[in-house]
Amino acid sequence: MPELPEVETTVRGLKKTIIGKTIADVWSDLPQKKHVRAETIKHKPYFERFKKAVIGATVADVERRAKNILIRLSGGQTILVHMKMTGHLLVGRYEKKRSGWKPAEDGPLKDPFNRFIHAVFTFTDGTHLAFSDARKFGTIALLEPESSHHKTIQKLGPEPLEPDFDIKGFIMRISAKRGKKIKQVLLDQEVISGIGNIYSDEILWRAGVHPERPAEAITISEFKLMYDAMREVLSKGIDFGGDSTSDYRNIHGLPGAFHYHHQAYRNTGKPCGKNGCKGVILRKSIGGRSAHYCSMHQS
DNA sequence: TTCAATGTTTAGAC
DNA sequence: GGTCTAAACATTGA
Repeated sequence: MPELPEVETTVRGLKKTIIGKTIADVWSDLPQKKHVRAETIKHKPYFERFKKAVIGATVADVERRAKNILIRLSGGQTILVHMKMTGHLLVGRYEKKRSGWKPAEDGPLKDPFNRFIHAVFTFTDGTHLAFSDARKFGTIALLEPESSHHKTIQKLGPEPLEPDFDIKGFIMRISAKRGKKIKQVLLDQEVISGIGNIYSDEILWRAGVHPERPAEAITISEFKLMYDAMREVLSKGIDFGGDSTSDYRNIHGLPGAFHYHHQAYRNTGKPCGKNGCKGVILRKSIGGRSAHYCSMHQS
């Protein structure tokens, strides 16, 4: 769920709500495991340093890079949030109870999917930025000003919606992955960043390309269809406020609506319906991910 | 009740 | 180094 359009929806919401706010405190109950990567707040000593560094800082800006949320602070540091599979950020007023953080007011924040609060930033104005993450896969880390080349960010491929990323670059980067299935290439964040399982299925359905087609066997006209489909599908995802097939919510705790417009993803067994296509949607595991595609028009 | 499946990323095995 | 699998964890639905 949190793929490019969902992360973009969250970032746009944060830009409107937390810029200018000053961090007063940070709380988290994410599991503190010994073997966990030492550069996220799941590492106790790191979390203590993290708190010291961000308390007192003011949010200067919020940006998105691929599926990463970058909260730029007044001191030059950046808080990096990755929502992974089930994470989402919520802005509102919370109260700390014995059982955890609860919304202080009635409303969408009380939606059952928003109840897994595992990190909370308290601002000096009394509002909160809460991180809800049922499966606790999400990560929060601090990037120091000089570490702008953080390794997870550094290796990412181009942004698919950037005007500079033209069809020439699109073809070149995908073609370089000869021998690999196109579905897996689209999911490779080092080729193009921000596309996940849902949107890759939708892109291939729209372009009429079978998910297992080898990268080198795609024709120029198909590349054109895929490039346009990529931009249209991702833009549509943003326009609908993201996809809430599962538990993605925007910063107000409300679901997006893109999942009402899936043509392939999770439509297994349903008729394809593309321009009167008589095919049916099939599901198959490709590279450990579930792929959904039409039995007839994707070849 | 039990088991399979679930958006992402990455560490580890070969 | 590539390439594949499993794991991080919790919930839902068959």
